[in-house]
Amino acid sequence: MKQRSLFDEVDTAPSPSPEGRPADKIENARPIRELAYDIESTGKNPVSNIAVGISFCKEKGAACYVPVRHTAGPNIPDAFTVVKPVLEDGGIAKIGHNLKYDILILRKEGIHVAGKLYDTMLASYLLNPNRTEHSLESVGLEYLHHKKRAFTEVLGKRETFADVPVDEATPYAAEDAALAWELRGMLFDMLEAEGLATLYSDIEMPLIYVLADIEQNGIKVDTKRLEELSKELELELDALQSKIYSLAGEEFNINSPKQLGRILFDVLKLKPGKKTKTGFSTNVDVLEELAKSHDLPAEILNYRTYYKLKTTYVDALPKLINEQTGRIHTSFNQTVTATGRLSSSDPNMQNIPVRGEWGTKIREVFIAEKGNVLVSADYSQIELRILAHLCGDEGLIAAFRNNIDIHTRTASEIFGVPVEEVDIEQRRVAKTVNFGVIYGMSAFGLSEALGIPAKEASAIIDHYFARHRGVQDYMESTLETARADGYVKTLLGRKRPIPEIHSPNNNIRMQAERMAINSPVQGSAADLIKIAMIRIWKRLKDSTLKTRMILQIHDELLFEVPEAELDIISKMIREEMEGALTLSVPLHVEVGHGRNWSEAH
DNA sequence: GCCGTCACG
DNA sequence: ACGTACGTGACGGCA
Repeated sequence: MKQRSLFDEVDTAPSPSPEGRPADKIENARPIRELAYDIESTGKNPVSNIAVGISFCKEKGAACYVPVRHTAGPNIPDAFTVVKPVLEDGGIAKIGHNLKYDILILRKEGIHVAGKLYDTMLASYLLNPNRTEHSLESVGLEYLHHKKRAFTEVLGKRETFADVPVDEATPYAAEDAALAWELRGMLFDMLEAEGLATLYSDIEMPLIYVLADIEQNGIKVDTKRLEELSKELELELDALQSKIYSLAGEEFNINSPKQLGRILFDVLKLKPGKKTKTGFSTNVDVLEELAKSHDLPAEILNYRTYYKLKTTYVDALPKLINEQTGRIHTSFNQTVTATGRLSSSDPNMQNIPVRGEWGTKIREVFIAEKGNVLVSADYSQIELRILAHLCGDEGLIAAFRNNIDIHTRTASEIFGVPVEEVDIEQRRVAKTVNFGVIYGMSAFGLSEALGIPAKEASAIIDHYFARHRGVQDYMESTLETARADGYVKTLLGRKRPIPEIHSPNNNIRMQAERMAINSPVQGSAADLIKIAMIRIWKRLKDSTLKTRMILQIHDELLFEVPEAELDIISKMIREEMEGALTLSVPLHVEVGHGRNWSEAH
């Protein structure tokens, strides 16, 4: 593959600074990512003075930047002094790959990036959200056939990037920016052609700033309480371990599904159920079934629950508390999910336990700063409301317009009883059915979820669709669209290609069909909350309010709110979330507050 | 590095 | 006859 020289077309040489000072005295070129790497790994900024080679195009109102290091000298302007006004100029657009990252690093250096952002990582994501790899290296290779020089290659045997001679470091540093610059031209044309430009500029681009703020804000945790919980769990686990060894008649590694399988199915001769690729399954469904015939499985389940809580949450969270802020700063990834949702990592703040006694205990450790409260606002039944809007089913729409409990109503339809006579068991079944609809349920899937024969599940599904022709028709037309176009779309035109929709393999094809059904619903809900986040963020920016947005959990937003702002903020949040989109059904948001996340919920 | 498991929406 | 709910991330075990 012919390597294209980016540097033929793109001026990456340090250009004159806005003040007209020549920047050609820069030494020890150094890209921002390696700078950031040093800051992260050593915990301190190893660079006292940084010059920036920057090439920008006034006609296009765009800037492409390459921060580089220089050795401080009397006649060399401080690099940040040079670049700061450019990066902070809202009239100059910024081009880069994963700009949220750069924005956050620059903020640590006191530079507050403003203006329009051309993020080529986000462009790549919108063009194909099924892609798992959106690194600059991968995207550059895909679209420009340009093989980026590997960092390790440049580094060689040297310790840090600062040790790399300037002659080698400069082109490497420039390559990052040059590549993003070139990609921008191609990818943003493609966004236009694909009808994704508005989604980018109205949603994903402004969201970069919102997410940067959320990450920077972080959330406060009660570390003392976490230590207490850890000890409590330690005791529980010790007791359970002894009990398990005694029930098993020998010691073994409880955390090993393989060893557990030997105990359950060979030693105790219990009846195996489902199989996995590697052996018999020991998952919760299997163990619950086995619990009917032996005491051990239930204790294994208890052990697993506590072990999970301890290792994944109670013991892991304190390690991720930032020393400077004393808070946990998660990462919100904007380019991971195939549907348009965000994801959260390091730590994942979107899967913090909520159910049961221990869910409460763990959520109680997420607290508000003194004088503040946490405010939680979550969309009620958002995916079903979106489904109602997308499919136009009259019954579903009427239910939401009349503020009727949707699961009770579905139960009434399925079981043919008046709404007033629906019992809790029927409502539970209906709730599962409603979830099933969104997931593209099969009779088998529903029967597994409900623990009923497939025949009964099949009858329930038939009943449901007989009463919800709008839903049924929508499902069929969605599949037809997927087959014809090769992709499905959300309310805002976000696309997800479904290439397997034509697979000759039944299982693969049916899985693709479920994706096609679910993605517009899940993805539209993601579109909606992103709009709400941007609206709320703007309202906060335009005010003198001190409220901070701190988390998004798919259908919920969490805020840290000064007590004095509680009433006005609660009202504002509801207004912006409920009004984010106007659908054929009303949107309902539940707002709560408290000293901790559990109380707020 | 993959697998099974399980936490969340 | 086969294998099935949609979307994630983190953990420990094991090769």
